[in-house]
Amino acid sequence: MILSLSKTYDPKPVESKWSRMWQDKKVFASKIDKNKKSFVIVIPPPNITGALHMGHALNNTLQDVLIRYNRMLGFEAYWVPGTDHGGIATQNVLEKMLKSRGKRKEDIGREKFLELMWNWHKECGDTILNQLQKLGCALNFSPENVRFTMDDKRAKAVFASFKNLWDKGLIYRGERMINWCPRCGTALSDIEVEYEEEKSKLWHIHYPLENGERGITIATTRPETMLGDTAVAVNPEDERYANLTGKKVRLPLVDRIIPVIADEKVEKSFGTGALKITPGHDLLDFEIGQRHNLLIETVISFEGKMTNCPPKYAGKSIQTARKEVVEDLNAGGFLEKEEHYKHSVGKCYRCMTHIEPLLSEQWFVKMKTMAEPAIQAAQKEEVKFYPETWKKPFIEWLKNIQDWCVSRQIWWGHRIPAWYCAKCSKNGLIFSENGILNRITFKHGAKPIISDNKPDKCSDCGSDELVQDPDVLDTWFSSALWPFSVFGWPEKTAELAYYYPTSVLVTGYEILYLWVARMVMSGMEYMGRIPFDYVYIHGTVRDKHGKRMSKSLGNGIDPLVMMEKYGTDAMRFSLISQAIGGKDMPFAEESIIGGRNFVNKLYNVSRFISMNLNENPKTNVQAKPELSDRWISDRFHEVMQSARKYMLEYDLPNALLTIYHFTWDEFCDWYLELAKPRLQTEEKDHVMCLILHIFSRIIKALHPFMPYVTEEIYDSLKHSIGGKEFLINETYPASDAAASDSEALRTMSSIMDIIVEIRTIRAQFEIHPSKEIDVILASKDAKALDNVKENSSYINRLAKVSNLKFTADNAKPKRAVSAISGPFNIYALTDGIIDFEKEKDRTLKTMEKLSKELAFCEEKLKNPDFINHAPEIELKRVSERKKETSGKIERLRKILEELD
RNA sequence: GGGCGGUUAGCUCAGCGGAAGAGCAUUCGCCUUACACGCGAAGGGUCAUAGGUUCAAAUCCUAUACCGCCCACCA
Repeated sequence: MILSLSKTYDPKPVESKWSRMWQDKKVFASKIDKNKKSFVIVIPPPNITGALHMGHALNNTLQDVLIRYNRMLGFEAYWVPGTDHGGIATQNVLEKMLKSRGKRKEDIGREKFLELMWNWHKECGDTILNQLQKLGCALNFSPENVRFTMDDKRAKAVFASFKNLWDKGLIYRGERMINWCPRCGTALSDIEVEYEEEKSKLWHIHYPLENGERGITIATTRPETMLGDTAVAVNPEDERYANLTGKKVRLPLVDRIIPVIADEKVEKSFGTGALKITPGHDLLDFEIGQRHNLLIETVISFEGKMTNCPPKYAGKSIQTARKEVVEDLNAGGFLEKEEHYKHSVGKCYRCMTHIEPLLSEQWFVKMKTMAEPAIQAAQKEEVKFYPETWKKPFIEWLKNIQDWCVSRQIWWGHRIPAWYCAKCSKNGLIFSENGILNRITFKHGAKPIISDNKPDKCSDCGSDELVQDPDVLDTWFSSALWPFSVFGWPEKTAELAYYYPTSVLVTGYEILYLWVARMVMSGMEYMGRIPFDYVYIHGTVRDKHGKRMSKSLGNGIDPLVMMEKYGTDAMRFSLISQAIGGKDMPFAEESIIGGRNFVNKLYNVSRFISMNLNENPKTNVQAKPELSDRWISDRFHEVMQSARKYMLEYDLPNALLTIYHFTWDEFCDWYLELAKPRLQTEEKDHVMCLILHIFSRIIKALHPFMPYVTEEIYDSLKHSIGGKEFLINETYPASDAAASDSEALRTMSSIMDIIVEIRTIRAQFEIHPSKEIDVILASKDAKALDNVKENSSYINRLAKVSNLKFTADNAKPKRAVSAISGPFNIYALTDGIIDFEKEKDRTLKTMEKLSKELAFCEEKLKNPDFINHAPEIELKRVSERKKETSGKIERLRKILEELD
């Protein structure tokens, strides 16, 4: 039936058929099986912000390979699916959608907005799961199996974690200088700020003395913040300013009198050596301000607008204010210099808006004590990194960890489970209207009630006027619990006991700190052990020029379009084969073509097999395996051995490429070609048996990498070879215990070499491929000659030789073109007239090469240092090569003589 | 300012101590009934530079140059 099928593989119907089938039959479901060891991966849950991109495709393909492979090794392999609510990022998506309809979230209110968010979660979550399914992921997508970072069970985990940290005093509320994104309207943690070089200016501004005399000149990149300056600082060692320290200067435009102070943190060499101090809007300034008891003036609001400043600037944007302040300073004669200056500017990792350091009351988690066990685990390699290079930065980051700001002033997320009493002072709160923010502040000394449900009444005064903290938790707070929350923690479930710790976490390095480090810390904190044995870190998929793919650059490649165009297996092949050493990969669409061609090759092998398969093959054919049979079996054995070794080292690309090259370059190009004539003889069933045997194992070996085409082929072969319903339930091919048949390998390779030599002659002398020629094979090595003679049909077939003669006489016949291969002289006899010049050229060229080789060997063997220091095996190798080469040279010389 | 990676064939990258490899591209010849998404053959590299270690270095070490990432409160 396959006979009638197209010569090229059509992935679409195959993929939709199997992906549906796999789900319907629950092939990827996992059950607790105490007799088996588990192999577990929890998916890095994709944010429900839209469609999956190339990075997701790579990340999930790699996981899928590991899951399928380990399932085939006999482990109870379980890949846990889920999605992440994605906090700010997801809220931004919806806000944008609202905006396109001319609305803001405040117009519809928190409750309605959250309703929309949940609808979006359903819609987008389904899209993502569909895409993962298309990618072929061995995930069980039954609704009850799919986790979400904000579903009820995960909410319980989040509360349990929060409560635990609170009870231990590791979570606290405090007023700090935090990173504020004015566009998202929320605080961010330190690692959520991305720094980017920007061209700017360094403005030199003169602050005159109180009495109007020459004062001090500061340098700044943020002139607009001078409106909030409450001091000027210089280094205590700086002699230039020694006489000014302690004096007062007049702040231009504002007319505030501020002191000149001395602080060690000021760099003498930077700018003018004098630093304007704005404690309300800069972290360093804030610290210096604390040390010197300076006033804090807030001149930038949470909306990113000027406030509490001369009316002229009030309400204006930072950019506008900057421009006007500079103009006004210039007009007033205060601006002394404007230099071009490049510096790095902090931006929001979600919207790339400039970050404002602002003073704000937020929730923080103390990290130092939690980091310690994680550092230990990494150092003792309880958790291992692939590639290892990440171990050091991982540990260093943990060592320098700062407290984590976990509260976010957005609506989408886990609401902070803290309740305040509107009445009493002990648990009380103060509401403060602050622009768009409806901030809550503790009353002095008050403590909130930590509860996941609204408490009936205040534990202190009995009032029922309890208000929940309006903030939500950082999305990474729930992600940090993922490896055990997915199994029902804090409940002590059977799943948790069986599946935790998981086997490997597959992720990109960009979320190593944001996510991986926090999982390790919380794994240690709550489970008492690491959440995964290995962290397998891959690179970033970039565009073909190495640039980051992004919507704004328009250089993104959509994996769905690629799957549609070339097939999923082809895209997976391309991604896997480039995922080398955790390095970034420039990805070009053309690179998928190679994968598509390979998929097509496999498909055509299966067609070839189907075309040659007898309805009722005689199964008990007892035929002696011939050379090519022994050779291919042996090669398969070697290939599987090395593929398994690569898999053990998480070197997926090399595992795949090893099988790929074997399949294409050896099985197809040599073995099948040699098998073809045998299919016309009574040997046929026997040969088909072997072909099926090898090919079905190739298909199994490739299945983790290319699940669809292999499943399809396997299915089409099932009536001949039997086997399980689905490939994933088969056993991964082992390297056969059979002893390596090195003689078969050697003989085969010398025959292959002879064939290549004859083919080269044919190509060079333009002998038409269909024209058969006569060849004489001469050698003094009788044994070698015999070995080849036994399998001379291989040469007949693959080099198109009609008449092959063997002789011990090395003499070159007239009208022959010659070549040398191993111990053989090859003489190709052609009817036509031979271009003797060409032949001579060719021979001389070979001679030159051989002479060089001989010289090289001789030189080495003459070198006493080499003889004394090189290992035995190397010595042997070189002297053997010398012997072989000089033999060849001698034979070639005779041939040359006869040419003249 | 610290740390990490890269520099190998026209392009994208493997190799990481014993005489340079793959895919794509190029050239030549083939529709050889599994596959032109194919088959056969060929051309193409003083492995960034300079030193060093070694009998032997693309491979190890040290500098230099350029490129790229990550981390860091230099205004």
